[in-house]
Amino acid sequence: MDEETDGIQRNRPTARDVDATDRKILGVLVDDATISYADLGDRVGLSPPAAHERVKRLRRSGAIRSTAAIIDPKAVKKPLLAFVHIDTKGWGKTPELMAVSQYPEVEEIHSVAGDTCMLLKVRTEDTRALEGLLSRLYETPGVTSTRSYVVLSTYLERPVQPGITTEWPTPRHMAQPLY
Amino acid sequence: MDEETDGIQRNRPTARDVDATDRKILGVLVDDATISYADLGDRVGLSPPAAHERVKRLRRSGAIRSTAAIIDPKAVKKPLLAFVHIDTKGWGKTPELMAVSQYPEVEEIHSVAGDTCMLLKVRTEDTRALEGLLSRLYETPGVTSTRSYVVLSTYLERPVQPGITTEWPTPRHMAQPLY
DNA sequence: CATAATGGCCGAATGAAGTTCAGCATCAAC
DNA sequence: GTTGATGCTGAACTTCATTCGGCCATTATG
Repeated sequence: MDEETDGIQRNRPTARDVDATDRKILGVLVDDATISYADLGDRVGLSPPAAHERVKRLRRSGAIRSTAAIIDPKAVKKPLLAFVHIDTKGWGKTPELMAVSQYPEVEEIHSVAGDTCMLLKVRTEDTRALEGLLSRLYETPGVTSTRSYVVLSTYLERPVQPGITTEWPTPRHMAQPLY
Repeated sequence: MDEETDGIQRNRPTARDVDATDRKILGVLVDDATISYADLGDRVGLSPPAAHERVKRLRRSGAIRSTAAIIDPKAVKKPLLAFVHIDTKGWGKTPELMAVSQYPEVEEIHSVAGDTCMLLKVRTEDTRALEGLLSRLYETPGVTSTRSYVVLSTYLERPVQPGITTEWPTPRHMAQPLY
């Protein structure tokens, strides 16, 4: 049996979804990926080769996208963080807006639902550089308006957590959501 | 001479700011921190021990905050990304709002300038779980209103880039900014 | 100018870790 | 029960991280 029961299943990587041990491993590696397989095995109750095997599988399957150095923004002269909401004519990927991804200041580009179209997360050296970036956004064809939010201070900033989703019990008298 | 020319200089880590070679190293490690020091040295034109020494210094100085596994949100059952703007009575760190950082769905908490106070980045399994999280935010003391933006699709998402800030030439006829 | 001190790099050696492999246990399917 | 697949362990081997002595360039100092 090589197919999922699901039926529709595109580019399945190496099958099998993450179990409790995998989540433990991810939890450790999110905190510190420089740990040795021996220590990782101790943390999750596995021998070094077994831990290694699971990490390899998590990489192959794409659960671990990459192992990266997390840089202090201040160290690379980008202490100023801002979010930018952009209204555009039409949704989705426009070549002009994607061009701004060439700038190292732009970290995220999302298409959002709400009263705005696109949302950007950017980091700059100072307000002057942010002004320049916003100016380029204003001049981008298709952009009708922008609103920017400068971050005063950041209280939490961390990568994707492997922890399970918090349960939210549904009251009995409430209808179950359809999907 | 042990002090900076700057004068005011708090908790200086190991001195010396990042040079061009350091930025190259950071650029490589942001892409892939599993690289060996031998290969890293080849990429930046250094011997393995020299590359090792610089990486150690970048860690000590805090330029490299950590080395972490980047997890695919879908792999840990959090495919839904949303941003939440919150209006509160007063700014800054409130214990109640900080309590939500216990939830693994909450990835970022920022205090922002603009017509809103706090900005959150959250990931949930589905709209149902997002509803639960928003409900908890509504019930948080001090929160007067919230606006949430569900991300339809993400076009760019990457960590802090070591690339230099893009230059934005000031026209001659314009006044120079005061700061 | 001469000298000493500092910081950074290289090459070699050592130790520790990553990586592979054969064998075994467990479980599901037949 | 038998077969096949999956995952684990312990030992082996290989690669890499890490340390050290020495060299060179730069910079402070007499």
